[in-house]
Amino acid sequence: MRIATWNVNSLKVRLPQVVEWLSARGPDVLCLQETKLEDDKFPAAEIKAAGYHPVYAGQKTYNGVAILCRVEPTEVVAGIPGYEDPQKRVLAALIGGIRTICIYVPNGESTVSDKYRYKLEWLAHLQKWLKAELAAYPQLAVLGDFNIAPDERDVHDPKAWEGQVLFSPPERAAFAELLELGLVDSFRLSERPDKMFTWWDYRMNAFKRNLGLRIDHILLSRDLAENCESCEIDRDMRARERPSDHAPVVAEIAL
DNA sequence: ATGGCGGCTCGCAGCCGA
Repeated sequence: MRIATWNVNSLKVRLPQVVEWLSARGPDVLCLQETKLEDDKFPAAEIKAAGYHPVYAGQKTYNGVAILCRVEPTEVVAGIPGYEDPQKRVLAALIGGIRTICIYVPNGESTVSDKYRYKLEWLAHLQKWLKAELAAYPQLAVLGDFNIAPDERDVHDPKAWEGQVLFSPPERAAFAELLELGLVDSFRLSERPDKMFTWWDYRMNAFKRNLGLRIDHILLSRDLAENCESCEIDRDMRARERPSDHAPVVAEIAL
């Protein structure tokens, strides 16, 4: 079972790259964030033609999530149940026995912003919901753009980022709470070279200088983590013409 | 040095992202 996540920063712009990537990598599941498309604009025909069933929850201009899968998903839920939020950031589905949860965590803007308080509140609701989901589904994966770099290894310049949004102690504590639920950061299951990132700013030649952050993650329940064979970042897509600022992340699970 | 780039919109300037 190959599962993946990719913040595409506009599915309208990135659709050709997504279709090509599906063909090249053949994942069983691909979670997308920042589709920026209302549901009636979603390119369902193109995704089906590529051999995938799409489910999606989108809005105009901002946010928007989708799950593309080889088999028809069931038990599809959009949003965090019990938490009213007009922003389309969460989509869950049952795929081949695996509870698959696609998330796009709020950015937060800065630690003094109202958006930062929203981010922390949102993460608290996510944590509470995932606790219940884990109790119901032992095989569970959370994939997406978490907008949190969990520790120093995930930041190109930890001193410069200290206390900044995406790397602040409260955000990192919220991430740690997800791990305390029993979720495992699949990327850290094995030894890694230094400076492995999933996002690079469009500006300042950040990608070529590898000035990035690791903020896109695949978290696995213990049942799945025990069978996780690999987790890799596909930097090649960030090196393309007109790329998303995020690279895909792919995990392989022996099932 | 608060910019830089890229995508979006009841667009041509201003927002948001991270």
